[in-house]
Amino acid sequence: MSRASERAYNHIRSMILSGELQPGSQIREEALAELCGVSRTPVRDSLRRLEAEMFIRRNDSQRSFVADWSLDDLEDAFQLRAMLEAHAAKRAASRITREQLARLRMHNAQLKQAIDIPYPDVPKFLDHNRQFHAIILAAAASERLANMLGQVTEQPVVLRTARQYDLENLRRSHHEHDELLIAFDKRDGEWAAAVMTGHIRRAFHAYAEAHSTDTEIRKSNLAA
Amino acid sequence: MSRASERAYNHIRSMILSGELQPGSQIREEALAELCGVSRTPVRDSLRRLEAEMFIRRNDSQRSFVADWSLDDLEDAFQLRAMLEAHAAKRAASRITREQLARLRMHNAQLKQAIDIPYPDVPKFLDHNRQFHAIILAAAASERLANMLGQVTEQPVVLRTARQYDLENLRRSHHEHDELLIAFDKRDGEWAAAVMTGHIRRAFHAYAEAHSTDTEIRKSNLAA
DNA sequence: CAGCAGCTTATTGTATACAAATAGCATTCG
DNA sequence: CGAATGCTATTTGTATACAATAAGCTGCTG
Repeated sequence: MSRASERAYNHIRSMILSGELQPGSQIREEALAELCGVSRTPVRDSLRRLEAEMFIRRNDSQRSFVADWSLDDLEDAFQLRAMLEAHAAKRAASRITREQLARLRMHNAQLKQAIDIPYPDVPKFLDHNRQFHAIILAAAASERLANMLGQVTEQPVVLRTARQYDLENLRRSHHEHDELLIAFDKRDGEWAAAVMTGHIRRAFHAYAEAHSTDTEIRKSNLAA
Repeated sequence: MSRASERAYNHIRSMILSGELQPGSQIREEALAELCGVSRTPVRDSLRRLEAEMFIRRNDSQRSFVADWSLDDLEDAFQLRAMLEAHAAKRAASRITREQLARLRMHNAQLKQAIDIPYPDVPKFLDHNRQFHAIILAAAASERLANMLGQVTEQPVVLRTARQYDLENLRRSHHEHDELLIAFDKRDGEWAAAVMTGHIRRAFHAYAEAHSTDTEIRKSNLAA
């Protein structure tokens, strides 16, 4: 994507994710254009993309609003994600190369290291985690699948504060990745898919818990 | 979508589907704008949408080309579609209303009627078939799922001539729909999902067969 | 006071001019 | 002769002006 367009996209997206643009609130193209320092043209491009990604909704007369997710919507997204990632894992099991397996092992070791220290480095954990999943998706070798997963993976980041769950959950992730590695090693697609399903569903429940905490925090902030 | 924009989108899409724009060929915004009788602005919108739907690909320097699907790509799309439709059927089984069930029955009766006559009305069959699946999707009550399915259902229409398969396949569809109706009636999501998976996979094989026939026809036309 | 008509304003859609980037070609230099 | 370089033409990106549409008033009328 080109410079101005990409800037607008990232800017708007991060404003939505950070809560700077409140869920449900209307957003006007011109206002965003000013905020991003570009003209309406690239802003419109971005809005179209964000609409496709369901970050933004439009009413019947084409006015745009920041999407407003209920916990049910989030569960729905996670359910789809679990299904798609399980499918990816299954495909990956029969296609993954030795080199990709080695990289998976490396990232899983690194993400364990990131939290197995006195002052856990959660962003580092998340980065290796992201790359771990990206390798599996690449090994699945389906562009369509990758596109679809793109639509549901970054969705629930709407809460930045609590997104890192707790250390216990991160450790569980590491172990689940380990099991995934064995399933891949045995080329057992069914096993890999099953482990992945559990992995994502556990993440959902951890997330839902963090969500309710976060919501309470925000409420008390508003009350104060 | 607004008038010019929608016109451009439909026009370009139908040109791709009809083969008027050849797979792999480059398409220029200005040329399309002239063809559609609108300016580049709505054409660009349309191209972005079609790119998201994978009808169009862009190279690293943002030039657009008509997507060029291999049979493997099509199978990939059908595989995803089977998974998503099965998921929809499963969800629908526990949510579908009596009224929706009645409408399903009606459409399935109608599509049978459309082909159980001396001169089968295939377009009518396809229309009731489309509505049948649309009702299930609505009963599944997941906007995300609906969006995703939208991305894979209209894909393989690239061949217009042979798309109606043969009557034997259409009859099989009717019977599979019937089985689906019983599964829904029993609220058996697993059963519904299984039937749906088979339904879509059979459609793929019917399609693949039609595809090879179509390809041969086209080749012989070129040769002549 | 409810509801509607017509005006005003806010917002998005479209066209177009211009800027930026890139590809293709020709020319030059090793 | 081949590769690299610079020029030109083509194509896409961005800004902006103007058109179309819809929302929100305001004041009228039953």
